[in-house]
Amino acid sequence: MRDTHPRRNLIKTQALRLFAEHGIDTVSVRDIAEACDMKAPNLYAHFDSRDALLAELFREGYAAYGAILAAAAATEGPFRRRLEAMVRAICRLHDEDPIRFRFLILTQHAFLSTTRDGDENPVEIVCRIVAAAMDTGEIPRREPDLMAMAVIGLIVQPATAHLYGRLPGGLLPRIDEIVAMCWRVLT
Amino acid sequence: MRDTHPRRNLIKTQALRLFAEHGIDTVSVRDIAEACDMKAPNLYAHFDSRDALLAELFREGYAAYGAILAAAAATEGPFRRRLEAMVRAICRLHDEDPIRFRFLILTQHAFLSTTRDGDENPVEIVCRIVAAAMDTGEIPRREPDLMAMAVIGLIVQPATAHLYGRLPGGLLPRIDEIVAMCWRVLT
DNA sequence: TGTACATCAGTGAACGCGCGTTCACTGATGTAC
DNA sequence: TGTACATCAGTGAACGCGCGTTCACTGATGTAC
Repeated sequence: MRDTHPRRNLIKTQALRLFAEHGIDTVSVRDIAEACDMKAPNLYAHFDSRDALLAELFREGYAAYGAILAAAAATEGPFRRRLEAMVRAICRLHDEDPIRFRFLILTQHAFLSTTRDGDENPVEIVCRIVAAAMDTGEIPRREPDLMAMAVIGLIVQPATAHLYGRLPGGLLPRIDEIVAMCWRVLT
Repeated sequence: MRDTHPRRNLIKTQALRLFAEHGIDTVSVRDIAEACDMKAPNLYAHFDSRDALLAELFREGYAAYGAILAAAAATEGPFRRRLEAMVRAICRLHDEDPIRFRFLILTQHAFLSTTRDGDENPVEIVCRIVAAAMDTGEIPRREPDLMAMAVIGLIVQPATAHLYGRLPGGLLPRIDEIVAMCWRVLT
């Protein structure tokens, strides 16, 4: 697959990394430009503004999260297998792309109130899957949104802890345990 | 109890509120001063710098969190009762002081890497309690830190969701369910 | 009681700084004839 | 092959702005005699 916008993508990669490493508000357009071996004004040949770049990074990251989750949620078979596929996919995402995860963690509070709650919204997807499993009787009927948040918390909190040096080794070696925890909470 | 520093505390209250409502980096010292019906320079009669004010707010909020948790963790009786007391205390804190919770949520990533992991550290407290319950055989032996993060996630994620308009009514009406979830995860 | 002085919360004006952004310009590369 | 022109990523210099912070000053209140 040809990279049709190599410079544009370079900027996005470096900006994502800098934002994740140093925080959103401490990284200037000059910092981003320098990391790309260019000068600040040239960024404006590729993006309308700093905010536009930031928003695009968040939207893409959040959508990628949703897409991966949606794909896993489409797994055939009983709910337990779907749950396992979803947890596995998310844990892999965290371990393989911690920069993107950290970026999303840092930006979420600035964007979440703004974000359209579309079908690709990861939170929405989990809510839907959990509610569906209650409808089919595969798990006991409880408040679906609370259960969905619980499952998300069971993954996001350990992932965050890993970012801060706890849980050395990341999530992947703990996948079976995490799936088991989700299952215990839901049943 | 006499308020020995009424002006200083006014500044802290308003700053906490503004930071929580609008985000840390979008609130200027002039904004804070205005909310206190004073001018910016006067803030420096009470605090060394904007950063010092911010750091004090974080440190106090985080310590208050830890203190409440430590008090609940000292509850007599079996682990199940201690767990319930802790969950109840934290849920009450969230519902009664959502501003402080939102402030901590927003600032954590800027401060957590810096914070000393002292005994009052809330995360540390949960880790210790969980590990102790495994030692006494009250819950099955698993990786203590992972289990502690799971319990924290089961509370923090619903609390965060509530901030963004999900889970209307807050955590208090859901306390029994949340305690039950924690118990299911741990046993 | 009146007067002189000390205290101290608060302020107006100004500071230097780094920010996001604009714009006229450069200089290398490709294309037409 | 040489020449004229078009294209376009990239830049130097500058912009206005809002920021955190400083400092000399004010003006009300309390205290000593």
